[in-house]
Amino acid sequence: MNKPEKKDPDTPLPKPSGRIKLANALRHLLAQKDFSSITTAEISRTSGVNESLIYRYFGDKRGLLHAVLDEYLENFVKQVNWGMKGIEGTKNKLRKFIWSTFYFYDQDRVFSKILLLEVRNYPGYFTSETYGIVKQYTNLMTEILEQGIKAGELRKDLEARSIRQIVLGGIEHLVLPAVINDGPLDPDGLTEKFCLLLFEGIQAGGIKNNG
Amino acid sequence: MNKPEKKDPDTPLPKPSGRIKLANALRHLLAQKDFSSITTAEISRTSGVNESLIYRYFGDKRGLLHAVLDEYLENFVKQVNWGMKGIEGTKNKLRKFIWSTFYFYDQDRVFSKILLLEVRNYPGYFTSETYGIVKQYTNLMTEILEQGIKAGELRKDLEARSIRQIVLGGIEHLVLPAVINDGPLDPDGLTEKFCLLLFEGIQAGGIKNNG
DNA sequence: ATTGATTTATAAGTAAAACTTACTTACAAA
DNA sequence: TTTGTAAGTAAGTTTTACTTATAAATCAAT
Repeated sequence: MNKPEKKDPDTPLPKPSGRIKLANALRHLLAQKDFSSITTAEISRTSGVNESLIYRYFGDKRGLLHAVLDEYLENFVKQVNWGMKGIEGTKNKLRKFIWSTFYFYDQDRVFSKILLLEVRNYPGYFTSETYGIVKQYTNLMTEILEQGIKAGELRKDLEARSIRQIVLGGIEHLVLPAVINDGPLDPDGLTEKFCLLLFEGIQAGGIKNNG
Repeated sequence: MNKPEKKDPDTPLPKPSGRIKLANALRHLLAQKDFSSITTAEISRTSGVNESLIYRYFGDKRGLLHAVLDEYLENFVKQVNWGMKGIEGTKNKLRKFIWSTFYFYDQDRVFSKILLLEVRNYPGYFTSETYGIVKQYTNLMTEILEQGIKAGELRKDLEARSIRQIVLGGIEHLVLPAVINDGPLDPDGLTEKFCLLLFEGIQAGGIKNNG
């Protein structure tokens, strides 16, 4: 007689199968509608996993969102980190960093939308694991800037932190319309323009008051 | 005999009393907790107005929020508009505009928080009346920039729209930490730094490659 | 193998909160 | 007086995130 096998030996079946199914279901649903209009019942139905497991595995609905987001972000940070290696010169490093950010926003619109619209408003985000990962990312830039200032490549009358905030916010805002209407996005062109402004300013004919 | 007058000429008689009480109640509550944790029952209790009138007057809970926000924003836009009058020179105008924005974020933390965190994420914001008012505001800057480019005061290889997005996003991000933790904010200092970056760029020693 | 503990799963239920509905009152115009 | 409209009320309904009680499977150690 056939012993009824619960596990198929071909598929390695990742440990808590339900956990992964839930994450995949949410990812799938986020491509169609925004987080707040996705119900836990829907996630359960789509994943084929019981609703209450969302709470066992992720604490709450938002915990699931963050788990999904964290995985993606961690990957991205690693990639950018790697991509920075071997680049010399503050401006070149900054350009690469900025390009990577534009590229990220262009690549995965679902995650971009979440990060730009869906995450910041909830109380507790700024102490969350997710924000921790984002900080890893932004610290990358802070370091570049601090080195640049110390090395004399960047002006000394602006702190790294301020520049970083302006750059990150500027990129976000530049990208926002396209992300919202799923419009096209051109990382190369955007990087070029952004760096022009960042490095040289908007003043015509260069700096006059150099004292 | 006295002809019964509908309108008392002394007190302009706030037309639908309930409407105003509801708006005031929400304003009051927003000073204590964030929008999503304020319940319609609470708004009703605080205002002394029946819960269902929220829906009659404002469509839904979010409609009430937007009504409150719109009133404040309209006022602010008028104020900035007025403050811009009589200023000559693109850089001076930009500086004033930027200062006004920092000042706004510093002045009323309740509204700043709403605008930065509570409004963007909801679907339909970008077609809302509220966004219309915000656009009035941002258009102000677009005009300044376009004039500056045409007049040769600003470089011609950057479009006004891109610069505007970068500036607005940069300001938001610069201000965000203080708004979230109710920390101090220094509009004068921030304006100075921001304009330094915006006008001259972050490069040390001015522009080298001027060709 | 048997036990016992831990993990995974399920079904049914709860509570809270946004939103509705059906009805009443006030009051001005026709 | 009638009629129409806006303001107000009380009592629902529905949806949805989250719980609980309980069962089945898995695994470790005897």
